[in-house]
Amino acid sequence: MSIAGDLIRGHTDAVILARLLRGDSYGYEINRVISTLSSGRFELKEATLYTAFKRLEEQGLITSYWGDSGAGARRRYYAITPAGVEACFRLRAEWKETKEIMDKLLEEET
Amino acid sequence: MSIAGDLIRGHTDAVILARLLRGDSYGYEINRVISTLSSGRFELKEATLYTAFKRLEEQGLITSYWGDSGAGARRRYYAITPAGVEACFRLRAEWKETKEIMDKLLEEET
DNA sequence: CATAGTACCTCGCCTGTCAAGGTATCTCTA
DNA sequence: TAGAGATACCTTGACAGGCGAGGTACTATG
Repeated sequence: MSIAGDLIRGHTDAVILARLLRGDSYGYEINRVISTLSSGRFELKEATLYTAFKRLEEQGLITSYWGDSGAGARRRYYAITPAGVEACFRLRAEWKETKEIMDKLLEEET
Repeated sequence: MSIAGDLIRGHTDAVILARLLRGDSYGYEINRVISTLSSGRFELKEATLYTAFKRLEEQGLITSYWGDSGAGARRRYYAITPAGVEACFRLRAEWKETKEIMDKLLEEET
């Protein structure tokens, strides 16, 4: 079973920011890591990913720079900004709350 | 703090079906119960709610009938169908999985 | 008679996801 | 040396769900 788009929606930014919290990275790699960590069940499509990067950069939550990789295609690296760190913590807290509420609304009893 | 639209997205159907699992009900009441259970933090807007009812009925997951309330405005009651019960269980399982994956992707370490 | 509460419904905008398509570079193999 | 496959990036347009705004209709209360 893999996670459908509408379940992903609203969590994409949080997941990307959480990744960048561990250090700069680039699109292709972020996608691979997310896919690996979730055993392939949470898969960001490329279009979604790059749309998200653009959005996050416009909001000042991340910045980007071209890395020179001696070999292979060029990479655009992303770094999280202080505002991004804050946003990440906020989104994490929101996620925690969403979880609690949803558990209550979906629970078997009541 | 209340739950933003994009976090709600994808969960609306599950929440409504979970409510109807406990017995027939009508829009206004379902909304109130959801709001109460979540302490006002998960709030379905009316437009969202009625759109969802329509969608769920078209998919055969719920049926509706006019209830005659002697007093006050007329109410349209909704009942969950066998297919709806199945869908509800499936969505509940999906939610459980989403939770696990998200926790992994957002966790502090790693 | 006006106001507030109950209860329903629709239209049109906005936003995020994604299928499809494209570009460029490097490595490996036939 | 040609071709395939992996790496790596990006854009466009369609689509779907949430929701603001607006509307209808009935009852109770002051």
